[in-house]
Amino acid sequence: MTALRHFNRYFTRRIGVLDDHYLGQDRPLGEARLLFEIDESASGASLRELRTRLGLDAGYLSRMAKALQAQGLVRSSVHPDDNRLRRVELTAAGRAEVREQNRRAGALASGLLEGLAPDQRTELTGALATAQRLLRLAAITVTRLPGASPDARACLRAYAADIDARFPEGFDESALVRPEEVSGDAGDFFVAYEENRPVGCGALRRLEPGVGEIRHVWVHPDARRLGLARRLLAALEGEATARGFAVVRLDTHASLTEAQAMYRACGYREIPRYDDNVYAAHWFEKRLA
Amino acid sequence: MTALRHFNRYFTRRIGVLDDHYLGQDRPLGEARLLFEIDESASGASLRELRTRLGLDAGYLSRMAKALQAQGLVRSSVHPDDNRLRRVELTAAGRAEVREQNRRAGALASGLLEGLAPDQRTELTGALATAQRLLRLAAITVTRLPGASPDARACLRAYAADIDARFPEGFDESALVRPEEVSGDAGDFFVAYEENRPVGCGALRRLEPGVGEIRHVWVHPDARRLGLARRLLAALEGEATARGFAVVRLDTHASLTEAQAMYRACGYREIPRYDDNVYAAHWFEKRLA
DNA sequence: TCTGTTCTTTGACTAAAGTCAAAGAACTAT
DNA sequence: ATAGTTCTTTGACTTTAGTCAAAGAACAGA
Repeated sequence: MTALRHFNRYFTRRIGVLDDHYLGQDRPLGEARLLFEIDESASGASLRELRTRLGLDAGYLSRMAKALQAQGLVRSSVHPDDNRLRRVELTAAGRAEVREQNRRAGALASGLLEGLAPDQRTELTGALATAQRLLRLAAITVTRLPGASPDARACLRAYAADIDARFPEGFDESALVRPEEVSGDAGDFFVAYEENRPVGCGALRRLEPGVGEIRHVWVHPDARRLGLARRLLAALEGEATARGFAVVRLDTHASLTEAQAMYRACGYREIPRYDDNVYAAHWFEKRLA
Repeated sequence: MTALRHFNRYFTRRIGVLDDHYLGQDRPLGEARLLFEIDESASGASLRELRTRLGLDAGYLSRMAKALQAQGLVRSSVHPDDNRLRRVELTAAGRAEVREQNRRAGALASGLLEGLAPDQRTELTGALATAQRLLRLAAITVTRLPGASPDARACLRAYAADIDARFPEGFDESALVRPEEVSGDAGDFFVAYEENRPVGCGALRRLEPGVGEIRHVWVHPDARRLGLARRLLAALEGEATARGFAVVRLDTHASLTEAQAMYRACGYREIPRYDDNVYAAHWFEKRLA
């Protein structure tokens, strides 16, 4: 993949370095990055979170946080849930500093693009968005998890809350698969991770001999429009094939029209009702190769 | 231009940083970058060139070069043209080192894209190429220069050598505009710079009252397919308008079919012969707004 | 209540990155 | 020939970035 390398070389030299130096004008880069990272998590972040997110040494981070505090940009307190954890959040001055740096970065960016015609800028924006979308998708890994694992259950809860808000009649969590239905011989559960954070899931369970059912394919709002649902579907279908299922089925709610379109695009065809799921309005089936 | 900033944040965090750490595994980053930069300019670069290209302090660079030399990766000599300048070039070991780092970077890049389907990789490659092309174009500035300035003459010489190799009958430099034809009242000369290096040119001269002639629009091979010729043309036409010309004309050689297509696309229409240029086979004209 | 673990802070380091100024050699322009 | 400029080298710094280990406070589970 030389295109990525060439782009990387060019981009970091042209934009990255410039940007870093510009932003870090009056503040070491490490501190600037930390400041931004604290800003990201609006209501304050624990040092522990920041440490893993930025991949820093504990001692190093502790000192940087102290320095930011000394500059009045950050305020810290013990975490309400766990007195070992230290929670830091931006002060008003800290927020102003982040705003100012954002303003500068914006000015720099528009300066860099001055020479382009409006349609060229649009083209550039589109290309960058496409590249970012695909790079994000490439960074997401899909792994099989026991149905009872905390991340699996957390995904299902998030899924339930999501569709409860979306379905006019709401959604009752009792309609979710039980952990034992998607563990071991009975089925499987897959979770998608983006930088160690669960951003999607999908379940497969045996419906009857030779027939699997796919359920609860869900993607976190932050990770939509990347093509992740298709990846999850592919993983589930691969597992179904490995288990010797000739056919997979699934159902969807009447309101999930995008999902229906995706299933059709992925080779599913609509079939008559095969279950008594009160939330379902459409039933699909796909014959596996 | 927030798209660029968002992309930059994401990209440097995901790829840039990773890459840097990976490449700089057994060698400080500064040295690794210097090594690459020396490799870029195949036949050796002067310290002065490297200093401006990398934006480093003279003392710092001097020491790094010494360190690379001590490691046997680089060999240095005084510059043949100027005994103050020091020229450095890679040794065989240095070239091997660059190759090895490239190999590693390549492995890293393909690892990063493992999760993507082949068509998604193609899409990513295309998006990155588009983005890079537009970013390069945005970084190029077109400035007016006296016709006799060294950069202007250097561009014309490069242009002459270029078409001498391309025209079946060759090209004689005496057919170039003379400096006084494109200076002051008589005309203008524009040079395009990419990172302080001339990468294109174009001349405008008065042909007869109310009529200007555009000549010698040329783009360095390294900067082709970016849309730079159009930029140069736009600059020349803008100047023609400012000078009160109602019409601009130009001629082209029979073999330059791409150039002819570009002129047509930019609003030029073919007209009968208007000069006795022995190299010309097509004549064009554009009425300015 | 005891034990082991997690999280943060501190001290004591090292290596890399970068700055500044002085000085000598080589060039350029007058 | 002279004066001013350019380029590199060297010495003497400072700041950033990062590592490692010890220690204390707080927590989790038996």
